[in-house]
Amino acid sequence: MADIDGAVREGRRERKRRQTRERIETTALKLFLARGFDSTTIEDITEAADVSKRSFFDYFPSKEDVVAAWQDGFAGELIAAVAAQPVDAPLVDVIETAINAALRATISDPQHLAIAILIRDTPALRARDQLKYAKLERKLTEALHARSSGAEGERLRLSVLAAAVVSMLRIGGERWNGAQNDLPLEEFASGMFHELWAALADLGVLARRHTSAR
Amino acid sequence: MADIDGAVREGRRERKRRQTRERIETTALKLFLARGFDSTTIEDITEAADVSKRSFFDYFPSKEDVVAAWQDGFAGELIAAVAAQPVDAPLVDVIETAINAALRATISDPQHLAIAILIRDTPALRARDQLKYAKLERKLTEALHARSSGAEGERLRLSVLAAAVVSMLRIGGERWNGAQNDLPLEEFASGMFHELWAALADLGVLARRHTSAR
DNA sequence: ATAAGTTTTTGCACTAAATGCAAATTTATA
DNA sequence: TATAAATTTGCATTTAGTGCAAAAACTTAT
Repeated sequence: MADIDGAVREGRRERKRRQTRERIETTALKLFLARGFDSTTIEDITEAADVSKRSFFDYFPSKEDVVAAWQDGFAGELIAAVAAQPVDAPLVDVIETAINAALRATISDPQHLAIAILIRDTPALRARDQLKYAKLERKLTEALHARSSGAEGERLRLSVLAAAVVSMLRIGGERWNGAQNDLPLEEFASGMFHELWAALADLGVLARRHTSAR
Repeated sequence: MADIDGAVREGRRERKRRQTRERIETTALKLFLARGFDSTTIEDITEAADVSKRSFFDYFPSKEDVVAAWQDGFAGELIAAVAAQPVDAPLVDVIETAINAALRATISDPQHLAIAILIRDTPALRARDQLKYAKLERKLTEALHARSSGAEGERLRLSVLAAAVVSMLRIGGERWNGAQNDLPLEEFASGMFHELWAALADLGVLARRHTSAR
């Protein structure tokens, strides 16, 4: 059952497990969008996906986690895009490029908008959505750190940078969803980044002024 | 039932309600610390606090919220400390002073350490703990915004600043809990702030370099 | 003080999430 | 084909959380 290069091919067992997981996820999302999150019971999901109710919990620890798993896509794209860049590229460019790539990948999913609305209108999912940002911040820090010298003073700097970026993402998301948008996403993002770097430059001045004034 | 200055005095009803709430909260925390969060049922709490099980939900929407309510103390202290400062004080000083005040208030609670450990060791509470940071970030942004000119470009800048500060708080918390600390909190915090302002100053340079290089 | 109105508390029934466990089924391996 | 390992299922159980209506406590005006 080993491949030519020694890797283990996906056997029937793995394949079925993956398929079942996907079936549960897509079925659940479809039902959530159709009837709402709270009004969809786990039994509804398992019945529609043709597995036992008990099996649901072999794949997802809770109903919310189905949506969270879907949301993790963005973070995955992001860290991949960070890792894909030349090691000598400037930090700021790396981030802007990576975020743009992740955004493109995310909005290419046709379900994206509907799920965003579902989350916005479902308290239990909104709470979970906040966690997504926290996780994203951690992962981005991690990805940036993997590229860097590994010096220990670096850590805080990268965390702060990641926090600033994620903060911009959050605000950008609100603005994007809030007002109706005439701009294409690329331009909108570009504008947000412009604001972000300006804000950081500005804060840098404040910080330096404070440090030297003593 | 009106006070001399027109304010309404706390009647028996309000007082009892407040007392009941406090009784539930302190009882719950005591039980959580004694038996653990998961092993304490809501019925355990209500029985010990001598109210009906149903009444618990008149005061807290869920078990987790009891701990969250306790945690909100820090945010409350923080925004009060921000608001208490002279309007012309430099932004960076306002933040450093306010955080220090809030930290002092928090660690003066003798339960603080035990609850921090409880949260760290309880998955359901850890998730909630992340939300605390998100909420803190929002509130800090809000408090800073209330002091500022109100210009609209300001918003992102203050959000980014708040995000940076909260990021430092998170890392500071980890470092503080992780390694055993010889330093007193004040000095530790001062060191963290020093790192934070240095990091911001640094990132400011990167941002400016990026913006001008086009 | 009492009556009338309002808020709070309680009891009860009920839904649904989540977990534990052991039996049954399916897949992999020798 | 036998045996071992992983997966799925069914069943029982606990507990969180909600809805609703009756009872109790409190407030206010007469």
